[in-house]
This record gives sequence, C-alpha cells and structure tokens, in this order.
Amino acid sequence: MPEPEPGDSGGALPGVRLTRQRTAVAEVLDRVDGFRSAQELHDLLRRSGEAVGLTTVYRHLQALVDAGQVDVLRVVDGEAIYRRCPTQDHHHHLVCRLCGRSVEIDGPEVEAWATRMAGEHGFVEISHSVEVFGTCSDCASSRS
Amino acid sequence: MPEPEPGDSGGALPGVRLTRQRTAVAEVLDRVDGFRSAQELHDLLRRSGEAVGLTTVYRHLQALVDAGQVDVLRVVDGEAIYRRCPTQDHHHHLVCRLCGRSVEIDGPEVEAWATRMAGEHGFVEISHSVEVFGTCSDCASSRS
DNA sequence: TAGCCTATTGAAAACGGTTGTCAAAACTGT
DNA sequence: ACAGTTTTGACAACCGTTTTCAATAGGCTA
Repeated sequence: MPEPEPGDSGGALPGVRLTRQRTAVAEVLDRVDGFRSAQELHDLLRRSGEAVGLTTVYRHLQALVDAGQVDVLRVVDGEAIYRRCPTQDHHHHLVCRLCGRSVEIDGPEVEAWATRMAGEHGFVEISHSVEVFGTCSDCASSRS
Repeated sequence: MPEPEPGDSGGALPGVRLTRQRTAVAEVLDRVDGFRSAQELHDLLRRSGEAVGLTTVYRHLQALVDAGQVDVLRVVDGEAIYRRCPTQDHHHHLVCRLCGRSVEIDGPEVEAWATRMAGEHGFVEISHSVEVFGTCSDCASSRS
C-alpha cells in the first residue's frame, strides 16, 4: 500500500511506478463493460497478448478497489467480480447473471429506507449492499 | 439427494432419517439469534457437547437453505453466514457486523424500485440482494 | 428381536478462489 | 549506467466449502 506524501494529493503518487502490467490491467477494465472475475480478466489479458501474472491482476484490482476506482461484487458462490464504473458516486447495479453486463442504477428511496431502518433499530456505521441480478435482454433473446 | 416418492408430498419425507446430528443442527440454529458461519455453528455444537462433523453441518445447512428454512448471506470476504428466520416470507436483514445479531426488515419501496429498474432496462428473471450491515447498539456501547 | 437395505456420517482429500512469499526483474531519479 | 526502491510472478499456503467413500446407524419387515 503506497503511502501518500502529505501535500501531494491526486496525480501520479510518489513511489508508484508505471509498469506495463499496471497499464494493462487498467486498460482491460476499460475495454470490457460489465463485471468480470479476476480470472476472466487474467484470461482476457493473456488472449490479448498482454500477459500479466494472476497474482499481479489480483494486486492491481485490490489497489483499484481500495482507491475507489473499481467496484467489486460477490456472486452467489462467493467469487468476486470487478468493474470500473463510469460514475464514482455511490450507486448500485443491475447485473446480468449470464454476460456480466451491468448498468448503474440510482435509488434515493433505497438510501433513505436503509438509513431509516438502521435508525429505528439503533444500528450505527451503516453500509448496505444492494444489487439486482437478472438476465439482460440480449441474453434472454439469444436463448434457444 | 433423496428422491421423493411420487404421491407422498409434505410431512416427514420418505427416506429421510431422524438422526442426532440433524436434530442438533436444527436446534443450534434455533438457539442462536443472528447470522453465524458454518464453522461457528460447528464450534457451538462441539462446545454444547453435541459434536457434529463439520461436513455434516455444511450438509444440513445446505439442505435447510434449499428447503427455504434458512437464510444465507455472504459477508464481504465471501464467507457464508446462516440464520433460521422467524418469517418465511421475503424480507431483508439489518445485520450487526460484530455479533451477527440481525433483525428482519421489510422494504416494499425497495421491491418496487428493483422491479421498476429491471423493467426500464429490459432485464428479466430478477433477483436482488439487499442487506444492510452496521453495528448494533449493544456492540457500539460495549466498545472502549 | 434380528436382519436387511438404505440414508447418513465424518475423516481425509480435493477443490477453487484468493493471498502470502521471496528472489528476480524493472522503474525512475541521479 | 547506477543505485535504491517498487513491482512482478511462479509457487506454495490459506481458507471456506465440497466430494469421496468406507463405516455407522435409522427404520422397516419378518
């Protein structure tokens, strides 16, 4: 975890080096739309000729998640799937179970509901996970 | 997986045997309130003198989940936590991150919102995961 | 009650995703 | 080019969960 120098905010962090692998992971995330597992991204990189070690893929994904630049979700079996989202603001997802395609969705009423529920029951330090899974129109129509 | 006899529906399934272990898992779930991992439940059983193999704990939990009698959630690191809920109807949870205590919460507006979002984007076969995590009042106050 | 048939059990091994290890390779400022 | 870090990646470890399979034990029938 690179420690940010005080007074230096944003831009290229000191002590962070620009490597082929870091760039490759960032680019593959931009190229695909939809949530992908680390191993899928690793495969995509290999296939596109920009091979990157699986360990390194995990490392960069983790770093991007920590930096808030990538969203991570857990599918039912516990696997983590990642996506670079257009918006950095708090939002939720409508995710296709089959192809991973996803759209950001916004739910002011859900935020309000979660906050109200927490308050009513004396819970503090609230976080919520609100994700909607389904089958997107493309996948639904391309089914026998 | 026991194959149900045609013509016999409900009640004690044919081919399902009442064992000490099956009873013990059911009882520990009733005894604890709050979500617990399989390994925690396994520990609780051992400590209460009703030792049950870890494999068997997993098996019965799985069966109860399949039967809709137990709810299962995934915590951030991917671990599964289980709870027998008072209500069988569709509901969500407000879960304490520290002690696992949980209250069922209801969110008609969330259901409506999820359905509306899915419709607007052409997604079908919708399911959603909506869980709220926080720190319950007991855990918050018993903190140094 | 004895015996049979099948469901169940659980120790151990397999599994799959993820993380730690550590020596080698690669950046970047000088 | 050099030095001094950071980064890389093959490999092993980890951890929760599932599978395997021989041993055990319900529960029915005679």
